[in-house]
Amino acid sequence: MLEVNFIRENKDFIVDSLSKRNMNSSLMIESVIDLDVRKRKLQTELDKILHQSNLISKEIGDLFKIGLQKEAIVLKEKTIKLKEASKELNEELISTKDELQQLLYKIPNIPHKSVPKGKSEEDNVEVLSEGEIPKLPVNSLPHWELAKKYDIIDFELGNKITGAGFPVYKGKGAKLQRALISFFLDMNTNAGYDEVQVPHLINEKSAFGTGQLPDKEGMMYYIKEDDLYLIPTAEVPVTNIYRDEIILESQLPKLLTSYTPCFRREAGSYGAHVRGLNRLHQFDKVEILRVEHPDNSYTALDGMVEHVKSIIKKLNLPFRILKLCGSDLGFTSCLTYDFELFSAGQNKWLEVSSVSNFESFQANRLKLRFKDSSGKTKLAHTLNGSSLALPRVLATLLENNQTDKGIVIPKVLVPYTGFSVID
RNA sequence: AGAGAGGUGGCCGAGUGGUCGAAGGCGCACGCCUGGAAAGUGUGUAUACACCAAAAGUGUAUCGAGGGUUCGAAUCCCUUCCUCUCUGCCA
Repeated sequence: MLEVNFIRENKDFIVDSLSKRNMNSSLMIESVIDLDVRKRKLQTELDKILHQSNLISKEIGDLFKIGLQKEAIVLKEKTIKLKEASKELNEELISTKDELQQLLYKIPNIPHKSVPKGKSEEDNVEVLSEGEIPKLPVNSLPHWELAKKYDIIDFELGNKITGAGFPVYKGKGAKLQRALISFFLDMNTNAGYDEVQVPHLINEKSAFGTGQLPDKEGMMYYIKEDDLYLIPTAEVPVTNIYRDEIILESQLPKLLTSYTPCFRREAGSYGAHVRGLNRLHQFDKVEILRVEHPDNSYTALDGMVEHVKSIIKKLNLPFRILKLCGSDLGFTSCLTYDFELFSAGQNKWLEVSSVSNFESFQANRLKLRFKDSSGKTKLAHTLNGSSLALPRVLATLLENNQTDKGIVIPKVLVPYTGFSVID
């Protein structure tokens, strides 16, 4: 959520920046400003009335004390009128505030100045491409065939137990999953991220805090009885650790990592591009997250990109990094780098990580602030990234490393798996 | 899940209708004292919003959250969330 004061002072800049997202926000921005003017006016009026009312109430108390009942009763009538007026104003104020709030929720974050304009994912900019794309033998298979061949992932069994998009990992497949999780967590903690385990269900406040609500309500599984949502990403519970917190400047930055399963309804998804592990309703992901001083958030973003890069390189998988264009950029993000692995069995790129700087957009909703050296409270910046999401890493690994002797496990993972080949 | 108790500032803790944004203590910051430190001592120490060009200042709101009674609520009533104790259940 953008700050109203910022909007008020940077109207043209905002409309111009948001046009990168292919949206015309000028009407919205104008209404924000109008509503804000109205809100402040109402606030001032209301405060004045309440002030009067408070003064009179005090007087009434004093009059009662010295026994001047009659005078007190006269004053009482005065306050009754004030009360009526304040009630009306208050209602108007609340509805104006609410209207303003709802509107603010609808305005996406301002793309960073380096974000290219674009109409679709085609316009994302490749900033790096590394690693060799393997030349697979003619009889090579996509990962869902490999999964069946070696009996390591059972999609049908998942269908039986739950439904499509909930695979069952078996034997070496299950162990490989666990190995990847441990490996990623170790890489992250070695880089200074503190590991946390967080709830997999979140309340409404948390979902609002990171921006899943109200604009992405349909993406989350919802448990009506308890009014809770299943997490679509660890980002939500982990970031909400700092909701309503004021951190000392000296304690910044905060670096956290967490492994969680992620649950996504993915309503409307179907077809070949969601086959196998490509898109699931439940998947595992290790997330990294930072709370940063505003001056440092872009340096931190670069650091996160380097970190994710180093993990992928250790796995020896071909990858590329894209800078997302305006139209592909997430609602809450200022700047996002996507990591994609080349999956040789399907002959296409698969997104495995998304690293973003949200600047103060989430922090404003979360009321996540820090005190600077002069004692002023300011919004912090939040960043997060996958490090990494498992299924597509697994898919690529299976496909790219297939040989006639089985699937070769990358060296760095062998200490975690205890085996070096799936056959 | 049932019965009971309770949620007050960074922490502890007082406060059962007006003088309470809130005693007292601890902590923290700055100063005095000291050769230095401790002790002692003085001052300050929440957040949000509004007014103001801004600072100073002023106002409003906030005692888990939401609503109500009242001229006036931390204090009374209702709803809700959470915590603790006992009982039950359970990995």
